[in-house]
Amino acid sequence: MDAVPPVSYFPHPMSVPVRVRFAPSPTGYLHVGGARTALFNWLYARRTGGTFVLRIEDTDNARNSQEAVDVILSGLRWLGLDWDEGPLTGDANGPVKGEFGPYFQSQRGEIYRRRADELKAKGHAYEKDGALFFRMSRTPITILDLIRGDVVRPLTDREEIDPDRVLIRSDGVPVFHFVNVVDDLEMGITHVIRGEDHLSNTAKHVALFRAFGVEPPKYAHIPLILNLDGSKMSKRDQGASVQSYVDDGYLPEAVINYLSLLGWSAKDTPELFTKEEIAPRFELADINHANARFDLKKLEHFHFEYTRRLEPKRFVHLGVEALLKAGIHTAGFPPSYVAAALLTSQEKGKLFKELPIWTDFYFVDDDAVVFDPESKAKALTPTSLPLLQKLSERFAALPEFNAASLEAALKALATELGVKVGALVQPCRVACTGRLVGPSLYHLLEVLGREKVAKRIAHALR
RNA sequence: GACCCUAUCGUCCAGUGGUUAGGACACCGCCCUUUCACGGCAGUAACCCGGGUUCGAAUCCCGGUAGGGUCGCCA
Repeated sequence: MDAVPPVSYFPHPMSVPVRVRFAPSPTGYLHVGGARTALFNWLYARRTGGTFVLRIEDTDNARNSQEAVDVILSGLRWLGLDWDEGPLTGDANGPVKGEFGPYFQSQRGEIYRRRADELKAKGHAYEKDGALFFRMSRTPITILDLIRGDVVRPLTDREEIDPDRVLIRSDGVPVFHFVNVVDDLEMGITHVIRGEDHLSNTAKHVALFRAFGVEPPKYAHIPLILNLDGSKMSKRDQGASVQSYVDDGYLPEAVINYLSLLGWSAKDTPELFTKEEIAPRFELADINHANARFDLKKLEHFHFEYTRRLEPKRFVHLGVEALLKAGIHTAGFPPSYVAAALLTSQEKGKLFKELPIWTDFYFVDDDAVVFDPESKAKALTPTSLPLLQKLSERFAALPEFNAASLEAALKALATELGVKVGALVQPCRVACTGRLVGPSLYHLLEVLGREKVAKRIAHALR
């Protein structure tokens, strides 16, 4: 290999404000790796007071649709990653904000043609077989990467044979590498923060920028997110799609927190933080070099931590939504009852998708409690039913029907009868909820109230 | 096949020449307890291998190996 003349990059003057972009192609879903790329771009923009641009790379007409763009926009919005420039809707001709549009590549044909002509005029491109080819550099190109340092990329053996690449296909449609560079150039992008899968290709991009006679932006190639077993994360893999977090009822702030720590960390940073809180501490140089593996268990841990800290009002709101999705209507119940009922499960920190199995019993008729067969076999037995009967009588005689008095009454009865507390608790729980597991018994009884508890026990005794 | 990136507990991160290699998740045990959890206490578990450099390497260099990526008229 010949000596490598590195490309000399001149650092952008401090006075030039940072402009970063997230440029997804509408494939029908927002990949978790893409979400993290967007997050890192967002963090860097906020940290530097720069601009976060959203650009839609929809040059591939075949799989391009407004719905597919909407998936990306709604995913980013759900995560709270607001962009300063870009489309407001999935409509390529719809409203935008920002002065560097259009932000859909499908609408930028004129710009690409002009830039293609420029390269032709400068002798960097030529036509062949009806397509426009770029006269690629034959010597190794040095990529300056803020995370990895200098990366020297020589030609591969196949590229040695013919390093020139197509810029515009014979059907007139420009290819990704060309439009990507043109857009970054035209949109004044100063830092390209993207997945490591683009690192090798960056040599092409650098050569293109040089052909245009400008310095390339600074690059930061972030490591990829792999499955737990180290394989590539594809669409169907668990956790690959941001929409799956929405569907399963994760808290977006938990997802953000988890993703932030996947490949990045800073000194003396607490475990839990909002993106606004760590943005000031975000440095590209602190990003890891190695790929990370996606661990759903850890994400669940973050969800748990955030859920139990959640403001009750929001927890109830999200809970009602989750129940509705499961076909459980709470509208017919007093709001205070609904709130109290759901709140008995907040400390569980479960995914909202799982909330129905913890709270559905609150919203069924008292004579329609469904008994889980296993639970019934265990707790509603010939020996336990008489105990349950006695407990019911004791509850009925209580002047105050609240968690404290219920607990005292139950424990007193257990002592009188000479049985373990559990011998009363289990039958009562199954009678009132249908299951052996659930929220704190005394609290759920209080929420149900004297009348419903009496009816449910009677139903179970029948 | 060529080229590029990477390599600390099972996983995510600390650790940038001298540490009993630290934390978190997960896992295991005990305590608490009305269930499931939470919480408290304790525990198992890692520097990929081989050469160098050095008084001394997880840390620096080289080579292997392994994993990932790229080499499209896909993005």
